[in-house]
Amino acid sequence: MKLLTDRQQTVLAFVEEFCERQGYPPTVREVAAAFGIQPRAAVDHLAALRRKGYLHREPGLSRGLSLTPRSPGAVVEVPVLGRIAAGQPLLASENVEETLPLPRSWVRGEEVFLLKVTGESMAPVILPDDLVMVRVQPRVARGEIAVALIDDEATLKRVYEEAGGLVLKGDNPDFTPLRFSPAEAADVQILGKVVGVYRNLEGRRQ
Amino acid sequence: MKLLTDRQQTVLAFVEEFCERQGYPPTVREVAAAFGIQPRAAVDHLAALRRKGYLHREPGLSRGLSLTPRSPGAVVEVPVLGRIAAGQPLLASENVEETLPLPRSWVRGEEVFLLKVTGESMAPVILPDDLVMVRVQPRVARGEIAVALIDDEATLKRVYEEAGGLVLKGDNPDFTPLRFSPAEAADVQILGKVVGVYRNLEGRRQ
DNA sequence: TTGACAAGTATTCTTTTGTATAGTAATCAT
DNA sequence: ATGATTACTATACAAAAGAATACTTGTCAA
Repeated sequence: MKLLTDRQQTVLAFVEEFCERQGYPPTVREVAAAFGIQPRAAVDHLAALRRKGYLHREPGLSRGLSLTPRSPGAVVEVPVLGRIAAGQPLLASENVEETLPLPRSWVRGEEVFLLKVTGESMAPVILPDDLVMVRVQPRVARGEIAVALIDDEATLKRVYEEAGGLVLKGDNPDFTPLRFSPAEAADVQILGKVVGVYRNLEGRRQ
Repeated sequence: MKLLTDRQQTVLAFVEEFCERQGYPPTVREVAAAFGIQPRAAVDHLAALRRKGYLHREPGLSRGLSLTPRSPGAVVEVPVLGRIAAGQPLLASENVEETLPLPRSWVRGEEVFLLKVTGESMAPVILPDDLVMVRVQPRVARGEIAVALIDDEATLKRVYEEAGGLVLKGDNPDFTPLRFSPAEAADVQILGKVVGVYRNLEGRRQ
């Protein structure tokens, strides 16, 4: 992003504060009035801010400007799934226990959910009580961690699709890999890819 | 807050989604167009939503409506610290690169910050590029992971205070523990305790 | 010294937009 | 059965707001 002049900086600050306080963006005339200048001059400032990438304007629309999302502010409500009821839509309200507001930059993808980890099979990368962020997708690359639905139970495993069938392997050597023949593999449904882990370290024997 | 009718609920959902996507609220006419109804009818809906407390309208102003924040205070802006400049207050703006909105339930404590991990010394629990959440406190229990400031550099280590001095030990066996005599220990400052880890698993060789 | 950019004034024009009037029809509780 | 609320149509109007034209002044870099 290009650098702003002092004047442009104060105009941007005004727009940001206005949005924050009013819940809607200012009009060209409100910007002008705030600085005691003519509407035309305010248009120039907004055009400069747009040109430099700090906001977006919808031509012709009143208050049709939106700030380009800076780091703070934008949160996405991500559903936390408990027991996954197979058969029905994954993100149906029956599955959703609660939602957590997470920064948009952490949420990679359209359909995303959080899952509370129960087993030890992915230790030490993923431990019980961790929250994993899962992006819904029907297939994952070889060796990536996925949420698989086997017999109505969601499990975290690394996925290896091979000629001989499907292998689901945990990182924990205490767990033996699950092998499925091509015929059996139909019973295994990949729900999505694990794209993030959050671990609360407090109140945990470390 | 009073209950909404089905129709009012869908209108509110539209307004919320519009604000989310556009960055500015819709006009009365845009609401009307979205439902194929006349502007007057949209006015009625917005009036109902206002009356029931779901939004605020500024009479006469185009796009002069703002949603009443539904879950107020659900998120806390947590500062992300880059290089830590010793000597000055920890959360001074010089240190803060950006802030991230995190759910309040994750933020345990008053003074909390996030730190991007650089070294491998805490592997495999904490890896480079992880974000750790640190609660500011001058002392930690034996064996807990802390952020220590040694020679103006922030490092993550498990802390063992012993009669013979202070020991800072990483989980990674490739790193030799740092030992400080009681005299030397004065140069080591505990900034806080690591209370959480967030790891983005995407775009990372797993 | 010339052109690009910033930061303005003054005025005008045209859309966009909120709101009003005057109705209709259905539901629901008193 | 009556008023209150919901949910609309159709048309109209005045204010709000964006954008345009035509300028001026100052700074800065090539």
